Amino acid sequence: MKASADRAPFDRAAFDRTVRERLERSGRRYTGGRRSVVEALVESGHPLSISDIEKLRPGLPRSSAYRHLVELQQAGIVRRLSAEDEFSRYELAEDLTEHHHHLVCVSCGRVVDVTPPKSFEIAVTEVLDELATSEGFTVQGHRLDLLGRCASCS
Amino acid sequence: MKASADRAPFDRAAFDRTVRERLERSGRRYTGGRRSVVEALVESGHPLSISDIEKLRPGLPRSSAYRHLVELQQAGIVRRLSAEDEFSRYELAEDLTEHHHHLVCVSCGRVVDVTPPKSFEIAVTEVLDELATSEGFTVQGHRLDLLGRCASCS
DNA sequence: ATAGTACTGAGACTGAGTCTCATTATAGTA
DNA sequence: TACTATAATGAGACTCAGTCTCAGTACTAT
Repeated sequence: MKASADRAPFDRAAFDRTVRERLERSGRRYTGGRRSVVEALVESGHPLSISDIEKLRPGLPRSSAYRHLVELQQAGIVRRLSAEDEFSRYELAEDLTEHHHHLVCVSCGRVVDVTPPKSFEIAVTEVLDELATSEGFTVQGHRLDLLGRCASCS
Repeated sequence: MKASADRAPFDRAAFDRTVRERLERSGRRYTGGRRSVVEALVESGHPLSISDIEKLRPGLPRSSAYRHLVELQQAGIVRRLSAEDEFSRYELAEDLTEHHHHLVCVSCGRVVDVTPPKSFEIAVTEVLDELATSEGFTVQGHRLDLLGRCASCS
């Protein structure tokens, strides 16, 4: 049940290559600004709000940060998720990290990653795919968030 | 697997009583404006965005609608959820309806309810509670959304 | 070098959501 | 029925996360 039990060590060079490839495939360069945003996400290891990113990258203008986040989403490198508060959070795309879910603190909005066992995911996926297709939906993925209070807000 | 297989018929009077009680417990009256919002949610049976509510209740001013939604949330009658787009959706609180999850269309933002079998929920809850408590979280509930494309956006 | 194109920062702009305030409705009391 | 205190409401100003525009800068290729 430990999140990192059998995770491969993080290969920075391979990661960089993938990011560059995806950007170039969408007609973009892997520039300093974009790298700055991506690395902030890698370093923190948590979904970040725009103000988190501003704190981690004080030099980067707000408009550039937002623009990069949009571009990175379009290139399939970043995805946006929504907490209980009004602020969007951004994290690395699912296939660049381990598949995981979120603990969302309803009090402070903090989001923490957790990884359930593989067998759990398989069971979930089976049941849900069936439900969705019966409604005419084509499933691309799922998100499973636990809402509650984090240790410091309890 | 059918969503409504063993659901009790909707008892409007009992529902109204509960809503009134919860409002009064939070020091509020069950007035026309609040009723209007609650009934829009009941009638549609789906999570609604603010513009959905405006369409269903053309006379109701925007500021009143928002105010009522906040009050109804505080009274535990409504909860806010977030789709993939920038618009919040509002639905009746979990315990006023059947426990359910969402199919979220990543293209048009539409949200549809689905209800997995009870056994599924139990299995999910067990695994997740364990994960959360190991991180110091106190779990209050979970949300499980399927992301994909609805029939009309495929 | 030069041209064409992508990238960037600065700041104006948009619009969902909030707040304020003056007015209106309601409940309670006599 | 009149009176008072309190809650509810509509109108519109305001806030601020997120988007858009534009002029200037950096790449890339030839």
